[in-house]
Amino acid sequence: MKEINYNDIPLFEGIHPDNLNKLLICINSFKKDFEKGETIIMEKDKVPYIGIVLFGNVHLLKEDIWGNSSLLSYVGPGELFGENFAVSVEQESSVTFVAVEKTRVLFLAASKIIHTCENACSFHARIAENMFHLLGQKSISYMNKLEIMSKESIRRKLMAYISTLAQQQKSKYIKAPLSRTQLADYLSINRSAMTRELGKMRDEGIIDFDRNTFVIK
Amino acid sequence: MKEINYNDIPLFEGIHPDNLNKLLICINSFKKDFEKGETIIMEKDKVPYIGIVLFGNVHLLKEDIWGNSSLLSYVGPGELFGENFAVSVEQESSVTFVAVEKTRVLFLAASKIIHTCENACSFHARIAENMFHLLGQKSISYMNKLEIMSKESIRRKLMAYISTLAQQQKSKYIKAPLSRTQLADYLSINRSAMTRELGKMRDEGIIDFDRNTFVIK
DNA sequence: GTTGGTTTGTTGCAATTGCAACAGTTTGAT
DNA sequence: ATCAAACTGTTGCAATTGCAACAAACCAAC
Repeated sequence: MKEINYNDIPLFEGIHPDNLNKLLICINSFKKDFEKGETIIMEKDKVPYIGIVLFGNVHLLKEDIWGNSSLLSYVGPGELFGENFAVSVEQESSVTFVAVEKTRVLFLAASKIIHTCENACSFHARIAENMFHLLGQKSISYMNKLEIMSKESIRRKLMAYISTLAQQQKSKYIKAPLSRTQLADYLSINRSAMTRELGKMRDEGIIDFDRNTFVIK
Repeated sequence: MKEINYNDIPLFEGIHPDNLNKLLICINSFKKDFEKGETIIMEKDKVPYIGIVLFGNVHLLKEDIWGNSSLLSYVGPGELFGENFAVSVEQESSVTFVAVEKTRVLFLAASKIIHTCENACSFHARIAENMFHLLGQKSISYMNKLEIMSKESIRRKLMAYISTLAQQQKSKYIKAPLSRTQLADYLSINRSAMTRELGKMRDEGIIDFDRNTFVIK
């Protein structure tokens, strides 16, 4: 597995590669590897660090008292996770973060980002600004999922989800980053009912799909 | 209607009242009143300003192409709205903000908060820090709603929602800030099915309620 | 290649939920 | 005080969805 190029990490946008090493030391960063299925952060854990996925994938899970676990969100290379807990006053996680495959994470001390640096390094202001942007975007992406989840039927949830993917990816061929089981989990719908509905939608000529690739017609 | 005390606005926490006036001018703030039902920000509008509710209430609505409108979130006195759009790079709103009653809003220029002040006023750092906290919290509150929405039945959605309220309010008597119709809208469930389920839950002795006040037993 | 475990597709049946229509209640404006 | 409009509760019926159980396909490890 290969790490994402640091220039392609949105949090570091606008920061010259030459300064990046200095910055990474300044904000107490460190890397850690996780095996497939390993828990990165447990519910109730304190989260003083922001995580950036360098390679692999992370799922945010929430388990309720009846043992039903649901997939709230997923995070891929270059993206942040745990930021919202790390920048809050109460830094206790309300969800569990799990590596769904072999994953490498870069951790950064949140306090070093939200408080202005003692040395007042110039790139510090830039990373704080980037952080604002990303926090806003993360909120918006949750609103987006709320919109999907508020659809009244399985069909409309699927359409809303696939449409969102289509917007992100440019191609006519939309590749879902989740397996069927995971997708059902993500949309909080019954897996077999979902398969049934997907079949109907294909029969009616609304969509087509092969494995994890979808096409809207 | 009376405005919330500025000392009770989380964004201004830790800022001495004497400095507040100076700050409010520095960050280009202005007030605006809205009548009941009036739209504050429309979908697709640019959102360069962060809104703070001084009195009244604001609902975040999302309408889809079939005309189904759903209530994503609500914002009361002292709370922010539009921050996530305002601090993002692309500042276009994806939802509509509506005053549900007579409402006064204090608007602040987001750019003045996320960029460090030219005058480098000391309280500027503090408001930026507060902003980080609040952005994190907002994200967490959306995750919270996602958790509620991912429940598989009306009953569990209601229980999850009422439990959330119970955590916020300390009292045994939980007052819902939404009417029945609004609540059904907020949880994306059928209103009459919700009423039916609430009745069943009362019959079974799980909860009790009178109008908008609930008690979990 | 073989094997065991996981994922996916299929289908009948039961249960929940949405829908529609209507009656009773509350609210707000004049 | 009166009236209209919006909100809330009720109920029968239809439709969607969840559930369970099983078969088929796929994957990974040896």
